[in-house]
Amino acid sequence: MTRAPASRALDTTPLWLKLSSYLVLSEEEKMYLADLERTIAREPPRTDLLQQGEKYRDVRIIRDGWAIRHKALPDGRRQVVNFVLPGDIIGMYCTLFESADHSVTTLTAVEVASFPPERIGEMFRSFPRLAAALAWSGAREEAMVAERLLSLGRRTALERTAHLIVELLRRLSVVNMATDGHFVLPVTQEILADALGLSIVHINRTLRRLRDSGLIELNGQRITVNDVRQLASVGQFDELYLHLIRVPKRLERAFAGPRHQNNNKREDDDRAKA
Amino acid sequence: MTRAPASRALDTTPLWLKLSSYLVLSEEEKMYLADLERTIAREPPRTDLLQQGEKYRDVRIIRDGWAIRHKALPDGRRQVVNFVLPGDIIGMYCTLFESADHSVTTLTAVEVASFPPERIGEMFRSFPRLAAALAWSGAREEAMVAERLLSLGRRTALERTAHLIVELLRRLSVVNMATDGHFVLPVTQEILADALGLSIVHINRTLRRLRDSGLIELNGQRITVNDVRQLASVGQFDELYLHLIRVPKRLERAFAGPRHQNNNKREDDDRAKA
DNA sequence: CGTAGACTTGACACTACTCAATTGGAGTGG
DNA sequence: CCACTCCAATTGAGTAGTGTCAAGTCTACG
Repeated sequence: MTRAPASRALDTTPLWLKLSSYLVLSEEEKMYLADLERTIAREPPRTDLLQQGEKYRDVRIIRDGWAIRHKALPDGRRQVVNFVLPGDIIGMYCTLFESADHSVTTLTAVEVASFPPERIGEMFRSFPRLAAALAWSGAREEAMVAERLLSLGRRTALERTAHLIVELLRRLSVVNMATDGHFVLPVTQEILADALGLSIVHINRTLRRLRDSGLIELNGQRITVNDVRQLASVGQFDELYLHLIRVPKRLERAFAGPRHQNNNKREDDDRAKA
Repeated sequence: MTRAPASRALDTTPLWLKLSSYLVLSEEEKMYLADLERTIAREPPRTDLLQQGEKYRDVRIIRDGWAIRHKALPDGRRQVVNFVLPGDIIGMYCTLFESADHSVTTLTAVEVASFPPERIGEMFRSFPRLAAALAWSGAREEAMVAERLLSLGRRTALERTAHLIVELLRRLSVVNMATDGHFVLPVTQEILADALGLSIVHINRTLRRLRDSGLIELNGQRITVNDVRQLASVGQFDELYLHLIRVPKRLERAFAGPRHQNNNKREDDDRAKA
């Protein structure tokens, strides 16, 4: 493993921001993370970062831009499983699975870091708290998919749409990409339709209803949520599933057991900022 | 950690069967697993093993019986996220999350083992291959939820239903609970409806169509799939997402790095039975 | 033999889909 | 600077697929 130079002026990356909302990372952990994100590439919009059925390659971290994780049926019908935002990880399970059961495609130009899967095992051994934070991020991803399943199964078109907008707002806030109620939504209505299990026409009409009722405003790709509480209420949004609460004490007991290969001062109180 | 006595006659549990379909476990790993499943309880049907919003308790392993993992909206609408079958684990993320975003309720009488979450960290340190197999099982769970999302978003009622039946058949086969094309489906139509995002009436009509077309037979809770290939074709079922392929070589490199606290002969060829 | 829960079926309503036409911008080439 | 093109967004009209309501029917079981 190569350590990044101990420069103090490490930028805060979206991943660091996200993980920091969960637990307070030490300087050493932060540096290890920065090292993971060392190999950076840029990709244009509409690029496949991963393709359904293909073998997994490296693990990737989105540092900037949007992508979608989606699955397709043989006949072309498509479902967007989730939106991939800065700070999100692609192909975390590449160590466990042979080939991918979904595709990941960029919506905008993106900046992605990549590292070989072997480093995940290394991290579990050397920086268990960091590994736990990454596991939290992965588990949260599953929770989001389950919540979207609830949307498609039991929420109406209007509720689903409202719910998704609030979810994106919350997620973007964590990585400083939403201020007040507005953010950039670099997404066509076709993609929204594929995310919400609706037709393009119907998503269009649903957005119109939300606009007409004054809950949101749309100007090009900029969306403004005028009344988050009311929108959340329309979508029956309960942020429990985002698990934004700080790390439970339990975690320390489970992951920070007998030390090995690891000498960072780790007794910082994780709940200091809670 | 307490080791189970080294009796050779350890029963094969469903979890062991499931994990063995992924990698060949050593005798020591098998014994550790048996020890995890040492504390056993029985619960009657319609018991909540976990409740949405409640704090997580111990980790649990289903050894016998069926349960459902489900989420509810404030107004009572409900979505079944997945079926919990023997060999499945409940509350794996209890170390990472404070409270549960879903409920787990038994459908039949069940036999569950439980162990404190601390042991997961212990396992990562002492039996990394076993931990990896558990991670595989968890990642697979997410893949199933994503596939169901595709169903609810883009498959018709008939396709969804066919898909679910084939999925259950495949999953049950792994733990020896399905022979030829038939198995016990201890599930009311209401629950099927909640799993597939349909109304009870419509699920009933859809099952009728499947029966009338001769693809399946239903006798009480016994379901017989007459033509798996054709049913899979109706449901556009592609088992890629179940990741039933044996462990990739990559895994060894990542998880079986520098040894510590672990001296079991691990050089068994994982792909021996492949 | 009576009751309760699950299953079935018919009739009808409604959500969301399809088809089709139109509008609106952003880019491109003359 | 103005057609022209392309793609996304809109809107209308008609329909298909599902949901709702309501009335049975079946089966298990006390």
